[in-house]
Amino acid sequence: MERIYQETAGKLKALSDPKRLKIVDMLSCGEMCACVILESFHITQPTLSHDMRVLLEAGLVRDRREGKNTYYSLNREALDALRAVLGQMFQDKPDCICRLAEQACREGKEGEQGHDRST
Amino acid sequence: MERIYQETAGKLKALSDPKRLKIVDMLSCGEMCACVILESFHITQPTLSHDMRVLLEAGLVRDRREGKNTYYSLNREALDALRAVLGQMFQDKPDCICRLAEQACREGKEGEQGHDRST
DNA sequence: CAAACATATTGACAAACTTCTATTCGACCC
DNA sequence: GGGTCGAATAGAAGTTTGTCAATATGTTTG
Repeated sequence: MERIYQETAGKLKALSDPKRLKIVDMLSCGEMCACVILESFHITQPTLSHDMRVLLEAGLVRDRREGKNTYYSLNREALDALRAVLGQMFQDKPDCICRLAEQACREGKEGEQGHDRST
Repeated sequence: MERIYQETAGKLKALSDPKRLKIVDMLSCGEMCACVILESFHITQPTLSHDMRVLLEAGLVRDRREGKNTYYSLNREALDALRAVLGQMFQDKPDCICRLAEQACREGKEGEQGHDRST
């Protein structure tokens, strides 16, 4: 139940950098060589390599070696799934976590024991 | 042009924490008192206060004082807008930034000058 | 094989983030 | 007014992140 927050937060963290967001945008219409991506930024090659690794480890992009070059592309399923999860979290819904919390709170006011204090 | 990455990344960063993501989920069906939110976590009150401020400053939630209590609620427009921006960035589109980059790259191969090296 | 090239890895350092304790602020109640 | 309660702020410690220079790895080419 809590794992979804952990995983989703991890993916959002990978995207929470203007550079990486722009990279995703650049990849959105097809795969691209690292060297081309690099030319769009004022960063060194190791920095780009690090950023690509962050996106890879979050599962948001894929890589493909071809000779000397590395080509990156979006993992569209993962990105769409991420957006779907966010939609779920932002929207009202009958089994919302908040109702459980409110219920626990009411029970707490009466009995004062056993809240679900999971992180 | 680059500002959208900066702003979007900032909002994603606010959401890139499991706690804050869970808080947004909790608020998704209505406003909630800080004291109730606090009961759902193993954190101190100042920590929650800090997290709520992060969400507030990102423009993702609103606050309302009522006597001693503070009630928080989602800024649904901002959250929906965020999701829409992500949709744009994840999807293919004819005026995609990647095409501009590729074009700049091709021109560079021929003339070797004047790339758009904006961050 | 040696040189050149595209990436990845390592190590270092500063900036930013997370979380806590202690304290302050504001509102309510006797 | 003094005490209490909920929340915000300040300050500090520990952790993580972003970035670079230097170096290593792997691939192609002469």
